Amino acid sequence: MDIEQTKIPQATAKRLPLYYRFLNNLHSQGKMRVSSKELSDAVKVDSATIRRDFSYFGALGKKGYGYNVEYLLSFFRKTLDQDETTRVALIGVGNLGTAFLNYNFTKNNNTKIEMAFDANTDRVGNEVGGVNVYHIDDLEEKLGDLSVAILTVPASAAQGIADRLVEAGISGILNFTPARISVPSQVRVHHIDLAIELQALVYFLKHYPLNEEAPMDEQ
Amino acid sequence: MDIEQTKIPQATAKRLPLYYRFLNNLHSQGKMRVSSKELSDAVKVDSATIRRDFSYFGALGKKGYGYNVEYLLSFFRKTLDQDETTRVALIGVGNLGTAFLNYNFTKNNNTKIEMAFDANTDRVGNEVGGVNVYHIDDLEEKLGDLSVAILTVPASAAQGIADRLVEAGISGILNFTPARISVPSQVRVHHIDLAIELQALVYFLKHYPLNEEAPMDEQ
DNA sequence: TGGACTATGTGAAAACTTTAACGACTTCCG
DNA sequence: CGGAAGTCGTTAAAGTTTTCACATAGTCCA
Repeated sequence: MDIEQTKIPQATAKRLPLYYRFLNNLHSQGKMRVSSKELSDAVKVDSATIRRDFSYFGALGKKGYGYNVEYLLSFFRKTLDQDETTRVALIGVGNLGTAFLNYNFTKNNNTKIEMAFDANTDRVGNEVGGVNVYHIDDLEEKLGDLSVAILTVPASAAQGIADRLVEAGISGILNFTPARISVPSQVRVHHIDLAIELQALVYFLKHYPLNEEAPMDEQ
Repeated sequence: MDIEQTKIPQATAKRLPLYYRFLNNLHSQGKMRVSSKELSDAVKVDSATIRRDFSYFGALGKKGYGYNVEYLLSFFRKTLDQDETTRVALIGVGNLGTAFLNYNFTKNNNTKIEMAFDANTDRVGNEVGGVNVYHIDDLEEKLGDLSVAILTVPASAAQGIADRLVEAGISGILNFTPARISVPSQVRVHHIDLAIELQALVYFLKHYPLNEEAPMDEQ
């Protein structure tokens, strides 16, 4: 399962879902082939980078032709483990949490939010975006073998909940709170901090040239 | 204004808001000094990286002592242009948009959402998180000299709105839609794609070692 | 079928980022 | 006051990512 794949650079791995989604679009539009140049225009990643990224998986294209959409897609589906849906829990059904619950992840991603938790009893028992909301007190009881959690609680609650999630056996946390949580080294945390993203954008605008050569930044 | 600053690496620039926020916390806790090691533990960035980051701005610390919180903070305030509030518009008052409007950016960030727009007449005329919601048809009329926009509309509307924003003179867009929008080169776009973040996390969990040596990845 | 065209895959270089290591200077305790 | 401990700022090395540039091999039209 992990043969070869460990060698794929992180930067590449982060772009895979992007490629995957765009290929999906092409496929549903009935497009049969695509070149690295076309992909580049669509996802705003240099075409050489795309070719390099793909090449980590072997020779997926054909010279003078490009890539076969169907083939590439089925290859990526396997690689991204799209066949096996990853079950996810969401903690904190505020505005941001609700946005997530209403986002149809399963459509393209084979990632499904299975359950949600909240401390507010008004929200408990409801169904949001087709997902049941349980009380946070029942976290350990309900969580089962879910391995990924999305954390959309207030910052002050983040570390406490994270500790409980770790204790309950979670292995990945997508942390949307400004708190930088501490977890054992075998648990992976990705931070997405909305305020920082906004501030960083503003900083770049003020301090980096706005012209032709403005450094690209995606992600 | 731009003297020297242009040389600061992008990777460093992205961490500045993080440092800034933590220093703010320290300051309000009455802490007078802090070392790169303490900062490192808190924000989960290697201490050598922190010292290197700071050093781009000159010698801000003192050997054998660390950094003076107040001084560092006032320095960053200037550097991050915290003194001058950046005025922002938000387009699309759905769940995600609402989450933003309720997030008190101004508190730490001197970034303020001044107005919001939506196509849904039920939302127009309301006030969300203290921000007036206008109809999207009035975008050009109301926008004034705002230079940054947060895009939280459905993906299908993203490019059209982006075109209008560019036309209206916006210079930076924080794009939360899955659509990769095209803009002239003098406009800066940062993409934040929730589905991709989740998928990337799942990919890393499955393909990268979960032990001591798991590659760190923040933001 | 032949030849112009197209677009991949990759070696090599460049660019960027992180990390290790340590000299130099401060602090602080006894 | 003197020496141990602490911590910065930075040089140099290692690691990662992007980009260039082109040989190679397949396409496709006449």
